[in-house]
Amino acid sequence: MVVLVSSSSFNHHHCHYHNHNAISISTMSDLRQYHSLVVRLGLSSHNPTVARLIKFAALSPSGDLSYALRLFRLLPTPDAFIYNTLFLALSSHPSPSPLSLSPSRLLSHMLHHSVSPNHFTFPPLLRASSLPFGRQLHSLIYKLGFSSDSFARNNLLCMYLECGCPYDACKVFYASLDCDIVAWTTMVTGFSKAGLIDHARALFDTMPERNLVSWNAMIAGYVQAGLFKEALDLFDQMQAQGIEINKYVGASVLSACTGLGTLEKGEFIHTQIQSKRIKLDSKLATTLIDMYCKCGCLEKAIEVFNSLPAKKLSTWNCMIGGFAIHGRGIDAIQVFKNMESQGGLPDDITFLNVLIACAHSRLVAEGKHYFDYMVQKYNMEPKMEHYGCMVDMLGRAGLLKEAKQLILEMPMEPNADILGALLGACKIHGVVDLGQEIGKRAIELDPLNSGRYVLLANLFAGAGRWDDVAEVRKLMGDRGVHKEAGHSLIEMNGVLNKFVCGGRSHPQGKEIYSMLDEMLERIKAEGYVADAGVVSHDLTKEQKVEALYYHSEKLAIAFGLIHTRAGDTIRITKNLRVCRDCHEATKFVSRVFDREIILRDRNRFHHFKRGDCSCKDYW
DNA sequence: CTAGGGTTAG
Repeated sequence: MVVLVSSSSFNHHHCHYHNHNAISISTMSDLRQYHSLVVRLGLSSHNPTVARLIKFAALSPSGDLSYALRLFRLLPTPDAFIYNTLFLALSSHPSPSPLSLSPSRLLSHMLHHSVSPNHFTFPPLLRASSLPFGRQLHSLIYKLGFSSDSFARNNLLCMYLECGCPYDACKVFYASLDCDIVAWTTMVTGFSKAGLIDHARALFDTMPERNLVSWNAMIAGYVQAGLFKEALDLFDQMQAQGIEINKYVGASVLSACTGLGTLEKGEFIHTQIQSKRIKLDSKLATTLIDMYCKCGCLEKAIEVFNSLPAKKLSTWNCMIGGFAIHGRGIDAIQVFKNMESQGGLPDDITFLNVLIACAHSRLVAEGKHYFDYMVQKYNMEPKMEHYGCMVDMLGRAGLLKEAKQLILEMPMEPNADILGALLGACKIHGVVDLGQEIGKRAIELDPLNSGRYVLLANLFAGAGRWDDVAEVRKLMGDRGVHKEAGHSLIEMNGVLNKFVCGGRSHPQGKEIYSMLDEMLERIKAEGYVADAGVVSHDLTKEQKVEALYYHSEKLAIAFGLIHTRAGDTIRITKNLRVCRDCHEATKFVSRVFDREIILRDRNRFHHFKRGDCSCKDYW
């Protein structure tokens, strides 16, 4: 809502209007009415009057920017305020603007008509600019004497950082001796986004002062870089300094917990949010729900989800995705149906998550239904990702011919991800010929992705084709591609413990290995047999079994057993997919030691209980 | 008028 306040001259010359010194505009229809009044009163060239109309039309969510531009064009001598209003509107307009007026043309117009920019002019202009023009603005700022204006300078930093020129931002930043906290924080954020996380941290450590935004910039930077542990450590440091959490920091730290699967820490943050009475807006709520989903506590995710009075698209998507990765396909579909019945409009991610849910729960008919449904009902064009998910779903269900057929019928060239999905299916079902053909194509399309080499090598290994295994490994080596190192994380009493295959560095290493021995003895007594087939190195059988016994998840489970009692839950996060042997062993452990073991692997959750896994061995 | 948080297969 905009209040149209008549100026003193306005009142003086138009006495019949004198009693209406404040007129409100809240719709475009109001605005049109007042515009015609303004015209009738002969004020269509009166800048202060028209400026208010332009401001509403240009900036109100219910405004109309093209109407604002028409008003502007009718003005013989627009002033700086009016230009600035339009710069602001143009900068917040989605670019490329459908309007015929670009910010640079408007600026030329301004200068050509000898209207001097003021300190409100450059910030919005810079926000809207990309490089060639941004540099022109830079020199204009210096020429017109705005170089020490913090708003102009800070937006200049933003502009260079967003244009991918951190070096130019640095030049401006280090040339100024009086940078404020916003400038410092902008640089921290910019360095993080440019992948220069260590530079960001160095700046953060030398900042003359910090506020919550600065702390959050650095914490969020770590999260963005996948350095979740560093994010949590920094957050702890922040709290140790007595600085209280707000919703932004809360969201960033929750994301870090999500990345690591640290439920305890996530719950701690949730508690802080509650005790500080921080309102769960849709973003924070979604982050929180995502944390609970990905830390293995679906019930709490559902609880938060149900407590929300209104759900936004991303919240629905998050909950559907949560059910999907826990293998609860039917529930995911039910959430989708609830969303529709409440008038929610799905997007491509909604359908992707529904398809993932179907793929993980062997709901092939349902998956096909929703794949058609998104086209029929919502007129959406399935993207590469949707095809990939369908290929995965069909392939995993053993429908390899159908999966291959779908790839042939796709309207786009299949990318490495699609072929990788089919390769994965070939690996599961031991289809070597097709797998070999597809795998080679996938590798050529994306030669730096180690996963495809490993899948193909494992496929050959399963068939005993050791020469082919060696060839794939040689190719990997020649290209300098390395298999990602597997690790498992387990949080215990606020401490995050990390295990790597065969690792010996844990302070409780001795106890852990002795528990591991006991664990293996007891599950062997119950019928567990090591499945050496999953180790594709051409080792002796004994060596393979050794390698298996020390997989990181087995170490993590042994550690978990030491620190829990019968009936407790053990939560583990693994960075790669769990292997068949560990999956089998964990089933035994859950029964023999009476623990519920919730294992998050790269793709999904496995809930082990009383000797069974929630995935029903379908993964 | 400048810096900060959400969903995405294999």
